[in-house]
Amino acid sequence: MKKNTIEIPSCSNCGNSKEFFCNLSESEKQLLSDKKGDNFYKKGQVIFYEGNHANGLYCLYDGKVKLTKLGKDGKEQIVRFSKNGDILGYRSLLSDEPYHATATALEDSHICMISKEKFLQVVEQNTKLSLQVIQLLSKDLKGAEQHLIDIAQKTVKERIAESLILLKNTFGYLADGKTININMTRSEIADMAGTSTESTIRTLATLSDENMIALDGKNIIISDLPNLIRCSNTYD
Amino acid sequence: MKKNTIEIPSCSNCGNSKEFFCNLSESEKQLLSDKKGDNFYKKGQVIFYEGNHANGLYCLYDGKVKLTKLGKDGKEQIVRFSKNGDILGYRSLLSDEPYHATATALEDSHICMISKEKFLQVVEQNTKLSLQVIQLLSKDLKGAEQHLIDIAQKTVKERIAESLILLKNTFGYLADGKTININMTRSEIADMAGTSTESTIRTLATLSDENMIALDGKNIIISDLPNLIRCSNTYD
DNA sequence: TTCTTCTAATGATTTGAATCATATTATTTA
DNA sequence: TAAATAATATGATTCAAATCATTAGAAGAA
Repeated sequence: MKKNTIEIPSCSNCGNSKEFFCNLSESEKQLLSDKKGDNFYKKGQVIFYEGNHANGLYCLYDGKVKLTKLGKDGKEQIVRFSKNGDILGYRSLLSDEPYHATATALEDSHICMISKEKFLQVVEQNTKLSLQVIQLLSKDLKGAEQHLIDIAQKTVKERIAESLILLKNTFGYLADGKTININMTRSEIADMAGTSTESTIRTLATLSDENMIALDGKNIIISDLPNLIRCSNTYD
Repeated sequence: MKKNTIEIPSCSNCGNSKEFFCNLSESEKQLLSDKKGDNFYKKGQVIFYEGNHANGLYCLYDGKVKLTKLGKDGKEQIVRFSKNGDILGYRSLLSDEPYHATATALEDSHICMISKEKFLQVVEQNTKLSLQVIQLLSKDLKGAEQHLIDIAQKTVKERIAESLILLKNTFGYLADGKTININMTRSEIADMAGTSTESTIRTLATLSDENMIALDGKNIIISDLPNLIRCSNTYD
């Protein structure tokens, strides 16, 4: 488990700010950093709930987060992930709407919170930043639309294969270069692929039988990526 | 059928510019209007194809458009609609990416095309406009994520009911105040709901038997909206 | 450590919805 | 107007995947 108290740098010195805040001047970063809160979230802890009012921008310093929406009968659907350097909640902030999804830590995470006012101030000053937000949203929208088609048209096996590839692309591998760097329950993978836990378990077993993946407890090893990609029916 | 040649006003005098371009100054509207192309699209005609390069902004003066993405085995999925005053293709323009979806006229439409350069020029000048783009994207993303959950978790009947409500909310009623103001084939409704044509036909018949809707050729009359909403399992 | 509670694994059964097949209308368009 | 094509309608059949049910194993809590 991660340490609760670590030293989080100011935005100016944060390695992650090469990501989203790369176009900011020193003074702008300083402004964001001012009075920012650094919070520790334990695995499983909720960062914000769907429907709640947004009052700040979350910036993931270190950790992994899932974004879920609640569907029929309380069934969850994972709509997106966040990792180091990603920002969270900017949509609701800029559109002045409640959060569209619930953010939950997938593992112990350190997340900074930048005040709404400071962020909006910088966005209004910096035109490049708003174009970046547009591109970020555009990318998310493209992803959501693709996900929609996948769930509507693909088989469970294709969806599970694709989910594994997405996990690998998002969180990468462990040092061994083949184990996906994330621990999720079968039920969470089911929530990603839009299927049942049992079907997920069975399908993972099948993919393992077919030597595309190997299962080692909660760890999932990708043994044959090209074949897994072929199996997922994705061409991009 | 609509007339091929009608007089389309300049952006300054366009009633639709109350929608997206409401915050523009006269001179900015003039700029956009300059050299804009007015095109007539017959029902069924494609305005742009998924994957193609974007070279202008489309602004729907009059008509109805569906946006579709191609899935497995060439099956189409309708991802969104556009109606009078809506703009099309701005995402690809601002992110400098190929079109994410194919735009097809659902009925005879008049669509203006604003040059890429002029549009980008105005966006860079006008900070309010980029915030508007952000809110538009945000709304679309919210819609796409909701649609995702619906398709993943709802039954065909719920999805068809919801599709009808979406059509009514998007295109409104005819003068009679109950007939949905759009003509789509059963197959297109299936592409919306992510189901088969046969299931769509059967489900529409069931909804009609249950007196929530009435079918009159291609026209769909909503006879009991509260019940239809209840049937769709939507609460917003 | 033991107890309790999640999580994973499998088998059996059911079912919603796709697919296949074939009429019967509507619409085009020649 | 007739011929051709596309859209709608319905029945029969199949199948993928959900659900139900139970056991086994792992991980937290007391």
